[in-house]
Parts: sequence; C-alpha cells; structure tokens
Amino acid sequence: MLEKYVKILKEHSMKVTPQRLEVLRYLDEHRVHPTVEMIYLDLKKRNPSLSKTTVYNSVEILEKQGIIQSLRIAGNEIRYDFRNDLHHHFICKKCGRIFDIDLTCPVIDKVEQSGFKVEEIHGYFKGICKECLSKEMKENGSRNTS
Amino acid sequence: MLEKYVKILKEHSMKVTPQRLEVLRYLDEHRVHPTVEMIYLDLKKRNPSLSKTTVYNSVEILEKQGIIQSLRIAGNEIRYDFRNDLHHHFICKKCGRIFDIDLTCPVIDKVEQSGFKVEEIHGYFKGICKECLSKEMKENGSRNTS
DNA sequence: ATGTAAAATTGTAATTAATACAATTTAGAA
DNA sequence: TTCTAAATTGTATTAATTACAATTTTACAT
Repeated sequence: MLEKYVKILKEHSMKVTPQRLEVLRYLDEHRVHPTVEMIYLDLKKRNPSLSKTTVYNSVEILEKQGIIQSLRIAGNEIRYDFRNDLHHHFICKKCGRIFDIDLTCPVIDKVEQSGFKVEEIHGYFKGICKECLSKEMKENGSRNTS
Repeated sequence: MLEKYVKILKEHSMKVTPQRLEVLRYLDEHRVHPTVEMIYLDLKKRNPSLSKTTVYNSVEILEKQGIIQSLRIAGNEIRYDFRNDLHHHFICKKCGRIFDIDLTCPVIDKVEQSGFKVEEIHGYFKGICKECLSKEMKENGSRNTS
C-alpha cells in the first residue's frame, strides 16, 4: 500500500515519483534511522537503476517539507528519521543503535524567553543501552572488574 | 599566559606540546565553536609548519580526555567547544552563529528510568536569534509582508 | 489519449571532511 | 645528556556530500 505515501507527497504538493515513494516507505518501515548509504544500498536491490543522488535529493526535499527529519547524532554521518514530531534520541556507544525517546522538551519556553525563536529541537543522549548494560553485568560477573 | 593550559594538560597526564597548547588557547579565546579547519587556518598564520592532522589529533585527544567537547549541530561539520560542562546550544538559521544556552537538562532522570545509562547530553535548538529577528522586523516594517 | 514544459532522475565528476600511515621530530623520564 | 615512547608532519586514501549536464518522467492542458 503505497497510497499512504502518495497522500503525503500530494499534501505537500510534491511530484509523486516511484523513487520518493520508495524512500518514504523505506524510512517508515526501517525505524533504525538509516543513512543515505543504507537506504540506497537496500533500495538498489529492487531497483538497480536507482541513483544515490536521487536518494540524496529525496531526503533533502522530504526534510525541507518537514515530512522527515535528519539527525546528526554521531560520527560524520547524517541519519534520517521518518518521524517528524518532537522527540529525543539515545545512541548506545556500545551497539550503536539509536532509540527514540518520547519526551517533550521542558525548556523551550526558557530558551524563547531569552529572545530566541526556536524552530527545531534536537535532544541527543549518549551512553549505554539497557541490553548492553546487562551484557556488561554478565561479563563482569564471571571475570574480574579490571 | 599559557600556564593555564599547561596545567590542564598535566592534570590529564598528557604530554605538553606547543601545538596542543595553541589549540587549547584558541578554543578558549574563540568561543564561536570553530571547526578544525578554522583552528588550523588561524593557527597556521603564526606557525606555518602546523599540520592539519595535528589539529585533528589534538581535538581528538582533548575530547577523549573530557577537556573539550564536540558538537554536531548542523551541516556535515564537527564543531569544538572549550566548555565541557553541561549546557545546550542554539544555532541561528540566518546568521549561522552558535550560542551557548546555560540550562541543565531536566529529563535525564526520566531517560535513565527507562533503563539507559546516560553519559552525554547534547541539546541543540535551531531557529532565529534575537538580532536576526529584529533585522527581520525592520525589513518587514518598511516593505510588505509577502 | 497526446503533447508539452517543468521538474526529477541518473551518472559522472568534483569537492570536502576526516582518517591512515610512515618518516621525522620532540617531550619527559632515567 | 641520552633514550624511548609519543607527537608531529605530510602525503595518500577513504568516505560523504554536492554540482551539474543529459536524459527521462510527471502532471497539466489540450
């Protein structure tokens, strides 16, 4: 059912192309916050003539239209998020996974009171996720805590 | 007075080199959150034999030691901040300047309650700064609001 | 349905940021 | 002062992104 994505594009008066539909669907179905490279490599399997430039162009216009958002959370890469609502992100320094954190920022008002007009908020937490923590527990249980 | 920076390096049992001292001093005296490129170009004026790799190495080890912190707030570039205490940042979409926002994050506890171990927090606000806002006012005052 | 103009896609080339690495130099301890 | 490990340098390479011209496609008007 690509109708969902057709609707999104039309609502933003964007031209509906198969490539844009596939990028949108990919982001919707892969909530791991993929990079352009990941999107490109996966979509290329089904559509070998896909150009990486098209993926760059697509995420660029989708972001400009406010349909998706981009994350600069780690490394030199830009990651993309199908969700565009206000929420935060956590990246695990061990496994590298990025988690959505459903919290609204309680300090926007204070920032705006300082005279800034806030249009976007990006909250990035970095540390160790629950699963990697419990793995560490096991390791430290059998070995020595060096 | 480089003594201040010598002290910082020695406290972290790092070797004291002129290059590291200059990078540290540069970041301390230029709180605009410069990129490696900016640091390199400016420091090269006084020390033409400086290598860009050295600047990369320096900021890398300084960050690992927790002396400085890096920001991935916009574009593909990494910016460096002499301050390593918890605070947020605001980037103006018009003039590109990055401002320090002295607020502590009130949601860390909630994130940790979800099972994550939080080690770093990066809060990025994007929008229009006070000065660019008042410039817009003036423009819209004389012209038409199109 | 068909033609058309504007916009999107493609592929290649160029740019930019960051990393790898070997040779040389230097800091700091003995 | 001597020595060794670490830092600096410069070059080469990698990786991510952007620029752009040629081709194709979308969406609208006929």
